[in-house]
Amino acid sequence: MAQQTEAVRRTPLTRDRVLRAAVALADDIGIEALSMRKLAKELGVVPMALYKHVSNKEQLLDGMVDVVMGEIDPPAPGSNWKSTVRHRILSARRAFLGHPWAAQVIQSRSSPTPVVLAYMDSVIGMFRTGGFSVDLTHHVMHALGSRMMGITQELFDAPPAPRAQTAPSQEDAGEYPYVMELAGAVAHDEDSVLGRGCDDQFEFEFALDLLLDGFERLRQQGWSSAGHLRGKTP
Amino acid sequence: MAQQTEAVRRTPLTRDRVLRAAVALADDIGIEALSMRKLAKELGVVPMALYKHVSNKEQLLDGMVDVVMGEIDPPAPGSNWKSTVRHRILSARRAFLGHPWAAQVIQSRSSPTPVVLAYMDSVIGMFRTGGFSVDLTHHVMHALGSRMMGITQELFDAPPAPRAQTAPSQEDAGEYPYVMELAGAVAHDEDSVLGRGCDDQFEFEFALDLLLDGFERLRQQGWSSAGHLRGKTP
DNA sequence: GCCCTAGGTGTACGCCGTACACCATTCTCT
DNA sequence: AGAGAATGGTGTACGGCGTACACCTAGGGC
Repeated sequence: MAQQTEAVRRTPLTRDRVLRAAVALADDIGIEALSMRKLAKELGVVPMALYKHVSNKEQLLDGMVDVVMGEIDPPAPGSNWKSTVRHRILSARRAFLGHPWAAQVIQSRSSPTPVVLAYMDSVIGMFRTGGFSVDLTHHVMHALGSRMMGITQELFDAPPAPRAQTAPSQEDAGEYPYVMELAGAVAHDEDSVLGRGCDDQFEFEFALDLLLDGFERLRQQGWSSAGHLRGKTP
Repeated sequence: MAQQTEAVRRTPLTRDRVLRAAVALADDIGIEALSMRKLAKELGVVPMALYKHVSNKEQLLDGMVDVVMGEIDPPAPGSNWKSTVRHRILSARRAFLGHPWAAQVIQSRSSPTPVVLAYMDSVIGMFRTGGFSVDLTHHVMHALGSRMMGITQELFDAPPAPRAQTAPSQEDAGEYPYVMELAGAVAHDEDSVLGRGCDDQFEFEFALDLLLDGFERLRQQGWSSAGHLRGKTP
């Protein structure tokens, strides 16, 4: 038997192969449908074989996030902190947009992997070398929150979704007048500046720039949290 | 038999009782440990009994969110849009802080319940009556994102968590210099303006005010998305 | 030839959500 | 008053999940 056994034993399965297969499978079937058993089947292997490469499903998810983070461009050096940070964040956004499950997964992790930590370190570094104090940098990082990774966390993309329960749209229009007004304006925006409904990329950059501009103002005026005692006892 | 059967049949189990019990149980044991079976046991009932009141677990989660939203104060009328919005959002935050699982759950819902929609409607209304155009209100709501509900979505509260793998803290300090600098500053902040580590409430209000101030500036200068064509073909 | 180890296997357990058939009580209509 | 339907709790069962544990097998170093 020159050809060993059947046709299997093609490549001996590594942690990296497991993670990449998991990412691809999650891209295909969605993160909630991803299971150790399906992943094993995809790799032509018995479920328990995976446990020789990742210690459990949590660590699998951590590893999957790391794979996605690996797709972020390296930091492009630049003279100006704002454009440097902006580019890095938009690059992260690009990576996460390619794997819609990843945003949800990274938010569910309880502690960052070294890869995530390295990314955060690079962003913090951009603020520090851009002239932000440690104090201001700290608050600014909090203010960015998950947006630092290009993650928007809108609530609900589609507003109501045809909930077949109460009366049809006529009553709805009366119940949520402002929502309807806004939804209406966004809907027939064909001839407006943003084509087709709602441009997620525009919304992201709008919010990001609003924050970055705010940061710049605070930096320029030498803001410090010491100037903002909010009536706390000392 | 004056007392019926045993001692049971205390209250006949309603949708409301189910939801409230679910909220309490999730508060106790965490959302990931909440199961239909445990909830049933908590209510002294067989698991399938729940399905007479909620059609499935998804709808249970929707209902739980609605219970939490019910704890938000009614909108306090006020002359000034910023303080009105601010109070409403901070009130929502208070409600969500009481149920740490709720932020995660609401972000996982695919479409808003009527209760959530009503809340969003009230916030949109505050911007509109405060002098914001439909256009600007739209973008402003996106920029708030989940912060509109008082939800921060920081990534990771505790930075590294003693990952017992590579060498101890000495190497870490070299690998993530900016993270360490920032963590150090936050840690021994006992005598600084923010006591004990990191004041989540302060961070939330810092970011919220940064956004609200930015909104106000745009409103005053009559901002419109038409003035910000980002090099798109018309 | 020997043993060690890395990596794949098979079985099994306890948990999960929920479909479906059943039954007990209570309410309504005649 | 009695029939019938509706309401709501029960019991059983199924398929899927993560993973502990014992096992086997192929390859490498001595």
